[in-house]
Formats: sequence, C-alpha cells, structure tokens
Amino acid sequence: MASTIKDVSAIAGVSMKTVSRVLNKERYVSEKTRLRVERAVAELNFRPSVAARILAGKRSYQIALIYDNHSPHYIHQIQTGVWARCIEEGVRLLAQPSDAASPNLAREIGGLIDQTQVDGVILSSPVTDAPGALEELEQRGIPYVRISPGTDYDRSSSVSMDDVQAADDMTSHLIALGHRRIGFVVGHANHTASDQRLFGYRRALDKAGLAFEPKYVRPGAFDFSSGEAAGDVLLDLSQPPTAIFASNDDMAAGVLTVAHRRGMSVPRDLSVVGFDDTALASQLWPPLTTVRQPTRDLAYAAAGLLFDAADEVVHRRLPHELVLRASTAGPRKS
Amino acid sequence: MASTIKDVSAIAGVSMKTVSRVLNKERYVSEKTRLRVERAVAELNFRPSVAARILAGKRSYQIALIYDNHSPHYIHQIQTGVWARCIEEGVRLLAQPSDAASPNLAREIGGLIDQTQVDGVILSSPVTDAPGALEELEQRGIPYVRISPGTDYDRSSSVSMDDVQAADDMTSHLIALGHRRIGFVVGHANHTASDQRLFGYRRALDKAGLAFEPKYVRPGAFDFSSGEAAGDVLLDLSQPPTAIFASNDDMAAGVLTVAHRRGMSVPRDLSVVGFDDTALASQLWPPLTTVRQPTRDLAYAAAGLLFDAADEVVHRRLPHELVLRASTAGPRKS
DNA sequence: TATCAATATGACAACGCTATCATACGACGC
DNA sequence: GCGTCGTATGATAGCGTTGTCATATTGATA
Repeated sequence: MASTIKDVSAIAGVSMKTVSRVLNKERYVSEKTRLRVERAVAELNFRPSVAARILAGKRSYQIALIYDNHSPHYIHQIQTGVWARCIEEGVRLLAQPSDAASPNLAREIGGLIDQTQVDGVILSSPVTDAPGALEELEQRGIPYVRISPGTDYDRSSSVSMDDVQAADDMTSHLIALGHRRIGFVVGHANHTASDQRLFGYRRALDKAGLAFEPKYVRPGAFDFSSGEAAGDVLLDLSQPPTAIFASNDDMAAGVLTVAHRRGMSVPRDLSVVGFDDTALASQLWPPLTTVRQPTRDLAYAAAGLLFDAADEVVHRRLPHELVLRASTAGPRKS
Repeated sequence: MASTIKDVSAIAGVSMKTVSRVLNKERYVSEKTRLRVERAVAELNFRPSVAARILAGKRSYQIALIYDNHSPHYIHQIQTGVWARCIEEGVRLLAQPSDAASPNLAREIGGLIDQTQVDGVILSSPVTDAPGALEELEQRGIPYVRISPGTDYDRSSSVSMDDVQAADDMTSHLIALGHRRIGFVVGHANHTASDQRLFGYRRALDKAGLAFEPKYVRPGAFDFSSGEAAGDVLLDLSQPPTAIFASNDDMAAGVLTVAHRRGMSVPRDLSVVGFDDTALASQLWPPLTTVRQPTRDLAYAAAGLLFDAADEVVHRRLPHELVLRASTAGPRKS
C-alpha cells in the first residue's frame, strides 16, 4: 500500500540515495533534481518510514516528553506547547506518563530509549528532580531539557519561571491591599516549586517588616481536599488570617469552598488567591486572583532549546503575571 | 551501548531466532531454553528495538490515539485509560491531537500510519464522526475502535455510554424534585452527544407530560463562556426556569457564575446541573449535581476491544451514574 | 522397525532507509 | 595539459529484528 523510497526514485529517475538527500535537505543536490524528486514525493504522497530511518540512521525524529501526574490542565498545557514546537520541526512526540517517585523510573526511561531511540527528552517537574532519571540520560548521552527544575540547576538546559518572585509579588499585593495576617498553603512536598513559593511568601513579609508566623502556614498537596483541610485549620484560629494564599488554584478552590461553607463572603470577609491560572481559576466564584504561570510557553520553549542548542547549557526564564480578579479586596475593618 | 538480540543469543548459546521466539512468546520453545534466554535478557537488561521490529515484522507494537480538543480533563481521562490498557499489553501509545473539522484530517492520519505503521487506532469523539478519517483507516485495513461515536454506529467496534438515557435520568430527577420550568444548554454542534443529550431531555419532559418549550433551550459550545451567555438569556426570561441543565460541567460552571453574579442562591433560587463529573464539578460552590461519565473506563475498554476482538464488530456500553451534590433542590415556593 | 506428526531449533533473506565510499563532471590555477 | 578542488550522483553494505524454510529430535502409531 504505502510507497517506499524506491518507488520515488524510480519515478524521479534518480537513485535512492539522491531521494534520501532531498528528504534530509543535504547539500549537493542540484535544483533540477530536487524539484523532480519533490514532485515524485508529492505524486505518491510518500512518507518515509520512521522505523527504517531509525534503524539506518543516527536520528529517530522522535523526542519523548516525560511527566508525572500533575493536574490535567497542567499536563495538557505542557503537551500542547511541546507538540506545537515538534510540529514545526517535523518531529514526532512520545508522551510518557511516569511516576517521579518510583524506584524504577530510571529503568523505565532506559527502556524507553532503547526501544524508541528518541533523539532527546523533555522532563517536566517533578520528574526534573529525580536523580536516577538524569543519570540515566547522561550515561546514554541523550540530550534533555527540563521544565521548571528545582535542583541541579546547572546540570542541563532548562526553562522556568521565577516562582520565588511570583510568590513575593502576590504576597506583596495582598500586603498592599492592607492585609497583615496572611495564611499560606504550601504545595506538594515532592515539588521544589513548593519551597520556592513559600520562600517568596516569607521574603515579601520580611520586606514589609511583618513577622513570619508558622501558625499561618499549613501543608498541602496541590489538590482540592488538602486546600479544604488547610482552610479549615486556618479559619479556626482565634486570630484567623484575612487573606489566604494557596500555592495553586486547586487548593485555592478548596479554601474558597470552606469559606462558602462557613457562610463567609469572599472577598469581603476573606481574600483568597491561587497560583497557576488554570481554567478553574476563572470558573470559580468569585473568579480567582492568581499568578499566571506561562506553562504552554515554557513547554514550547523547552522543545525549542532541545532542537536548537544541542550542546551548551542554556536557561530560559519566562515572565509570570499577576491576574487580578474578584477574590481579593482589602481586609474588613473589624 | 544498548544490547541487541545478537548479544542475548551469544550469552544464552542459542540462535537469534530462538531469542525472538521467546520474546514473542511463540510456541515450540522448551522450558529449559526459555529460562536460559530469559536469564540472558535480564542480565543485559535487553529491550528489543521497536524500529527493527516494525521493519522486519508485521506488527509495530504501537497504537495511536487520535483526539480533538476537548477539555483537558476529558483528554486526560481518555489518555490515562488507554494508556493503562496499553501497559498491560506491552504496547506503545502514540497520542495524537488533531482537528476533527480539518479537511486535511484524513491525509494526516494516512501520514501517521505510513510513518509509524501503527497496528491500530483509537478515535475519540468527535474525530469518531469525521467521515474522511474512517475511510482512510478502512482503505488501509487498519483496525480501529471508536469512543462515543455518534454516526455510522455499525461501521466499527465502539464503546459508549447512553447519553440519551443519562440526560433523561437527570431531567427526570429535576422533575421529581418538583421543577416544571427546566432550562437546557445544548453542547457543541460538532458533537453528536449534544443532540443525544438534548433528545434525552425532551424524552423526559414528554414522559412527564410537560410541554417542550424552545425558549428554554439555548445553544452552547461546551465551554464556560457559552454557559454564561446561555444562563444570562435564560434568567432574563419573564418566566425564568427554576432549574438549568447544562450539557457539560464547564457550561454549568458558567451558569453558576451568572447566578452568583445576580445574587441568586443556588440551589434555593435555582438548581443547576451539569454532565461529565469532571474535577471541576466537585470544586465549584455549591458542588455540582452531574452525570458521571465513565470516561477513563470507556477509554480502557476501547483499547481492550482493539486488542481482543480484532475482526468482529463489538459494541460495549458502560453505565453512567447520577452524582447528587448540593446544587439541586426543589423549586422555591413562589 | 518404519512412518508420521508434533516439537524444537537454526540459517538466511528481507524490511526501508541512511552511511560510507566510489565515481564523474566541470572549473580553476599553474 | 595536468593535478586539484568543489559539486553532484550512484552502488552497496549494513541497522536489529521477524518471516520463511529447512532440519533435527522426540514420541506415538502402524
């Protein structure tokens, strides 16, 4: 059914190798020949077999994206961004869910590479910080780029946003609104971003001369129910916070639900802010003030780094943005 | 670096072909030989090259999942379900975003097949109903399974839920609560599920002896803002509905936002229900009564059909479930 | 014992492409 | 006119598997 390079060469009246040259845009092909070949390719609607290319050549025209279970929204943004760049490059993308905490992670990645011979790998957080994974890739000499890595910053190229600064900005915004007691819900312990956001929160308090009070900081796990739990504890305090900063939107939704359940009005009785600007943020009531994380663009840029700067280590930092919606206001005079 | 079948055969002291037999679980290999080969495979941590297998054999050990831009949540469920089944089968999954409305869809699918030689394809709605795509697959004799197809029911194996019955159930539930004026927000015109859910709504009204009133039905597009728009129109009616049934959760969130914005209390002043039971549904305030669509299970079952029943056309219907949360109550006495 | 089917293994070609090397042609400088 | 270089093309050998066919061994049956 499908045509091969041989068919093309027969129609174009040249050798297989010349067709191969045209396909790979190699030098030393005359204009005239190239046109003849291209016409034959179009006529047969010929697509080179990826399998044969991999076997014969050094490149596989495939890269892998390895991610762990974030929110569907996050994964989707990451996939879409990487995908877009791959299309431009004519490279196939293998999307690979994984478990960053699994002891088999390195073996699985090794297997993936042996099986598919991918040309490069993109790791998204938190797989970015699994030591075994990085080692495996380096041992095999597979180029890789990390999206929002938390550790070993200089070990590979990466793209990221400034989580510390973003959390600082958001906290400062709440302080500027007049809040003095600001609750904070930390993210999942696996993710370095969690620490960074917490650090940004503390830095902003510091700069404003406000004391850091451990009782206003609650652990969370980036999911709705941990946001609910943290919100309940914070609002049960004798001196409850007038604003709560959750490290992501899902947890902010949990806080919001707790507030509603208690009959509190947001933002009159309590300001709530999140982080990420997922679809959820604008669909909640009230719409959530949050930090827009440029996830899709990060992913696009990561793929770009993989294709362009093969050798040198490059870091690209993309700007974040405060998205002010209706879930924040000044604290109520009490 | 990576070892080949030759290395394995040398260590095990058998021919390449025998190693191949063990790998593919073919008959006629003695227990003793199998063990020797398996030990050699483990020792070298050997993984067969997918590329070589494709080239030499008839199978590629890869299937493709083709989807169009639904909600990230939906895609994620679909991917996860298919993925899980593929792992069990030792088959690699190529996830392929696409545009169901594109005139190039068939060409793109053809290219995908030529390039990757996938063994089978899973189509998720609404790509399920793109005539060109089906034709292309049939012409090439590639087995395919559809998830929630809307047309040409007998053309291929498929998995689906009963959208008509589910919408009927939900509408009947609202009627049982005492509602008589029930608004309905239709889904995206591309999706056959949209029509089916509308039909189920009408059927339930019919059964209850309630008149169908076109003014209570508004178009939508499965996204938040179309839900908002529809909600606004419905609530502006001189005799506004006491309950609104949105064809998916995103649109229901839009309706909820409109209600909040108008200072209405849900469910006291208005009942709102959705469809799908996405993560969003339980994170909204109030938590949304909705239909649980078994998306992940549908996807898992679809992959199962692809692997098991290669030839015959099989349809699997999975049960839905009404999820009753806090967004519904009886209408207010007025 | 001869015959046959079932079981068990191996030799070798083939899959569709790229890498390597060889070859041919003109243009150029001396 | 001859070597040399840059350009343009082709012949052929793999890449790592599986398919095909051949062959050997066993046990059951005639």
